[in-house]
Amino acid sequence: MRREQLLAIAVERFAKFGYHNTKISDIVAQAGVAQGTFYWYFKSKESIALEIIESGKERLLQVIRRGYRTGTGTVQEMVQGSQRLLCDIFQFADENRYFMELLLTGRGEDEAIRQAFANARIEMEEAFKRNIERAIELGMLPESMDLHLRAALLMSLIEGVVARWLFGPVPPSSDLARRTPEQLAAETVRFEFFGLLGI
Amino acid sequence: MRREQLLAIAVERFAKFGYHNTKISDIVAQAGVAQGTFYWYFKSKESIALEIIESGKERLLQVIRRGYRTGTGTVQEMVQGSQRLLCDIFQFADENRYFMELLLTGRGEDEAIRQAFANARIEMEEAFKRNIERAIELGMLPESMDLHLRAALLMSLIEGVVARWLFGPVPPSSDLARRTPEQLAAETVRFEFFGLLGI
Amino acid sequence: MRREQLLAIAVERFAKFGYHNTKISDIVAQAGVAQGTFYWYFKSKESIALEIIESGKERLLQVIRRGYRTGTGTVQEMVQGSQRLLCDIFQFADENRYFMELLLTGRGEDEAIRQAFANARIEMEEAFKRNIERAIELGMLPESMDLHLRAALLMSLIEGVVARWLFGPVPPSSDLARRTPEQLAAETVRFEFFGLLGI
Amino acid sequence: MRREQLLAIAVERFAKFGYHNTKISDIVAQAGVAQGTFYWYFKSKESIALEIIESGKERLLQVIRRGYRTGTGTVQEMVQGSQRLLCDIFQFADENRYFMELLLTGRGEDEAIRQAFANARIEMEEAFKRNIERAIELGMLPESMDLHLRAALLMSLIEGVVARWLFGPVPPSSDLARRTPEQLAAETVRFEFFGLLGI
DNA sequence: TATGAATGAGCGTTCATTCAT
DNA sequence: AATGAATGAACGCTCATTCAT
Repeated sequence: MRREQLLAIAVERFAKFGYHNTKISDIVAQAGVAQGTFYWYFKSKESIALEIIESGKERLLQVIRRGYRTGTGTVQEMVQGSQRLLCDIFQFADENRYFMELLLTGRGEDEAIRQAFANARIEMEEAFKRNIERAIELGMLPESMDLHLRAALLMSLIEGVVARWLFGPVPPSSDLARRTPEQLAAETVRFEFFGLLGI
Repeated sequence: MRREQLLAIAVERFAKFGYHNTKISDIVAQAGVAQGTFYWYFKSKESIALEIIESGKERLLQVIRRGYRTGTGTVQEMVQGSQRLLCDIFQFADENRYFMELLLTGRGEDEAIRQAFANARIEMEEAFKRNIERAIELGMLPESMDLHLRAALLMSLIEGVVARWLFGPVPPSSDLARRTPEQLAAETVRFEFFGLLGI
Repeated sequence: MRREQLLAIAVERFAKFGYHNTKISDIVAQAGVAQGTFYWYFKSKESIALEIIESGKERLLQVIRRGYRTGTGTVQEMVQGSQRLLCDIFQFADENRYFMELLLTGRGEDEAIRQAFANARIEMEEAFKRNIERAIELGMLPESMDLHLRAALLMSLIEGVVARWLFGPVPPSSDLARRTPEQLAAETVRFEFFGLLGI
Repeated sequence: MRREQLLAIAVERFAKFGYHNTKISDIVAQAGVAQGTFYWYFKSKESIALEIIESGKERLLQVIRRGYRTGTGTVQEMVQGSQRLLCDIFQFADENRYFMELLLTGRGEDEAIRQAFANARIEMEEAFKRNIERAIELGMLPESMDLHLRAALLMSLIEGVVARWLFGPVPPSSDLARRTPEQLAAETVRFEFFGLLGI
């Protein structure tokens, strides 16, 4: 209980204010416990950050690994599968927005933490790459483009959309923030498959 | 001279190690001057960071504002124009990689600095939005998709590609880092206009 | 049982690592009990240290007070008596090496503990003084040297020898550590009575 | 100046109260400077302690290395030489009493510091061993006793005498503290060469 | 007897900033 | 323009001790 409470407060503050601007004293004050209590549950400030990243990464990877979940191979099905996957990811992001904020914007921290973040994003990208690979095997996607690049572009799209949707910065006139996960997935997947020129 | 030297060292270290992990004492040591000298040229650590962001932003916006640089309105020309623009951006990124690293990964800093970063990215996105708007007016792009979202997706693509291309993290097997700006622009623009399904 | 176990662990760790470098949490961890249990048996960290010193001092004083154990007064007997006493002390030191280490090297601690150590050593020295006094009365030793100084020199000899024999530091080439208590006593007593010039 | 001032305060407090009971805040308060000033001159608390030990050790070794300073080889000269050496050492101890107190009683500290102390004492003992060796070569001392042990006994004598003379603990009735270095040297050397039985 | 979570004062250290020169 | 010694608030962390169970 206490442990979970401290974890939750830490994710939130790390995401909102950054790692270095989050003091242990802030965390324990918000939890209403003494400074020492933190160190009963966690070895150090770094270790709690690492734990947050690791566990969030695992949960997010589970979502991605479900893949396109489509049987036969029409483009139609491919698009639907991708849309469902994106929707799942957006939902996860919505439910774990502090973690996602950390993951997508968390840089400039200590070396070990940078590493953990970089690692989490690499693993995500590779999970996507495997999905695309499988889609190519099933004949659902053409082989014409470099696999790595495709995965990179896909990740970029998702990272950018999630970041803008949930944490800004968005241009003042944008109503991106008001989209539902479903809407967002539909629009993103349209761009993903058909590009700026649309259908 | 001294001023520029200090600025250059600061961008580099902010980008490499992050704002909080860069001490004034590191900067002056690398420049070979005394601690106090820093404060003759800059008001504070924050102010040098702000200056770096502001000036980098202006230079980058100039690149973007040149726009698609196309006269008539065939799709062919649209694609070529976009490719040229992306290529310019990638070249700028390559020549200003410390600034770009800062811009794309610099988060978790003090509030004023976050704001400056957020602002820079919003202005970039709006510059893109104006480009797209003009392309729609010229009939080069369909009106079918939300303007804001299109700009957001485009920015996401660019940010993601530049970040992976220049600073990693990239999956170990990826050869993204070895692309020339031209190659990268060609591949990105293909995705931009035609999506995952290709031509 | 528990009490004795905790005492034994404490002497060992105090001797090995010093008072301040021994945490209550180390002691209880090694004993396999909870932190709070310590405070059921001892009032505080200081009190367990004091108890260790006090009880060790009493046992050591018993050994010293047995004295030279000689009846008549030949020099021969005097030497033998002294040798036996030293041997007893060395054996005690060997069997209580953690306590001896504490006694001989334990400094830099809190005031009350310093006091207890100082006290123990003073009492030891006075026990020796009484032995020498009795030897003088019996005509076994000349009166020519200051009594206090003789006791001090004797104590110094014993402290130094025991410290080097059991806990080092010894110069690398020295084989002091391999002596038996008997050998050590013989050699020390020779120096004690006849000095560097030997017989 | 500041550096020397801080060093002097540190030796004194380390000797009087022990390493762990000396806070940086105590040192700087006594020097009348801010906490941070300490770190302008020294890397850490440990490093100042190490520097104190190292420099004191060197100065003391210089005294010991002057050796017996005797030419020909009568016992008389040997005794006189030894007495002069002891006298020098006692004078050094008197003039550097805080350092000597540290050296003779400083234990229970952090590992690096323990090591430095142990090392200093080993080097001292070896300096004495070389002196004895030379005396044997010159035929001034019999070969009958183990060299290492003789050096150890000599060191023990000196350590014990200095410790009692300058910092106690001494039995209340002892007037040891009032001896001059010369007196102390004379009495110690008598014991050193002729033992408890005197001449 | 025994537990172990909780406490909180206090420590060593860092570093942006100031200022007399 | 430049120095570099000095500042001091603030941080992460430690650990002897307490106390409800």
